[in-house]
Amino acid sequence: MGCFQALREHGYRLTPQRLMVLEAIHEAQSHVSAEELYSQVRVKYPQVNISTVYRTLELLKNLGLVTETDLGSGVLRYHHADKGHHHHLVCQRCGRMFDLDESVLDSLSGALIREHGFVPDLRHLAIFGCCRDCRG
Amino acid sequence: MGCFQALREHGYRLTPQRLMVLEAIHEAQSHVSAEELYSQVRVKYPQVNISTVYRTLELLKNLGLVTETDLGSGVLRYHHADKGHHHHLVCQRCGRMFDLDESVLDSLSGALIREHGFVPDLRHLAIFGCCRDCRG
DNA sequence: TTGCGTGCAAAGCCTTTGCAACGGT
DNA sequence: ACCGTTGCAAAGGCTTTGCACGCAA
Repeated sequence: MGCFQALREHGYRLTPQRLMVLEAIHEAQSHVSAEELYSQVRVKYPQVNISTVYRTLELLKNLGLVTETDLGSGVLRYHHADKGHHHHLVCQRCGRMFDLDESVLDSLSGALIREHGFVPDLRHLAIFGCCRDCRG
Repeated sequence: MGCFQALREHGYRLTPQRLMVLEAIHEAQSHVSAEELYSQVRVKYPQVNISTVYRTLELLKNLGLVTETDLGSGVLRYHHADKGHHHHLVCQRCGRMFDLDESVLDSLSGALIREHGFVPDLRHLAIFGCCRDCRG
């Protein structure tokens, strides 16, 4: 994984804890919380501390290796940045999350840049609402 | 204000605390946090408690009189619901917030309903990115 | 030896909750 | 008298921070 090199290039060490957090993030198919990553890492590395997970996530976030998203549940969620971005439809009734292709937002993105000079960072976008099933 | 009547209709009392929270929300030009409302109310009503502010906000939210938005700062922000909705561009560099007209998102909204059967609640939308000034 | 990275514990921050007292109706 | 509402204090959940130790460079 290129993440390892990115860490080194910035002068950070590749510790077992960091490797396992990275691994856990890559194995997770969807967005995961710090707590979930902590549980995952602890399976193979029981003495790890949750503050290390937080510190690692902060580091990876600053390096652009993971993205942090607030999906409105009171916890921040993370996923690795190199899978291509996608967005989230969050159903406020059932709580399920649906992925949304990036292209859906292309026209919005263009309009914001053109009309407001604002370059959106749509990696962080979550759209709340009500899904098909819940509308019956 | 029609809010008063809405409260009564649902069997809730119009207490000084509730009136002052409502007043503070209406006086605020932008979105405010519970803490900010608390400070504001305390000017005229020093013995008010912040838990009352939270409870009032919860109540007003459930009645649809105020909307709650998570702008990614770690605190929930509120504004009254009867001013018409607008969205927010939040600059991640300077922290400033820009309002965005509802119409900008009309095509997005349509696409989500058509292609995903998902009815978005765009009152809660905040778009992060980098504003014109910060891009220099 | 210098300082980065860690575990541990504690604090921090925002928000919610239990409880007894107060006050309207 | 009832019950909605409040203040107070405490707990709650998530995240950050201080500190000393250990280990890599």
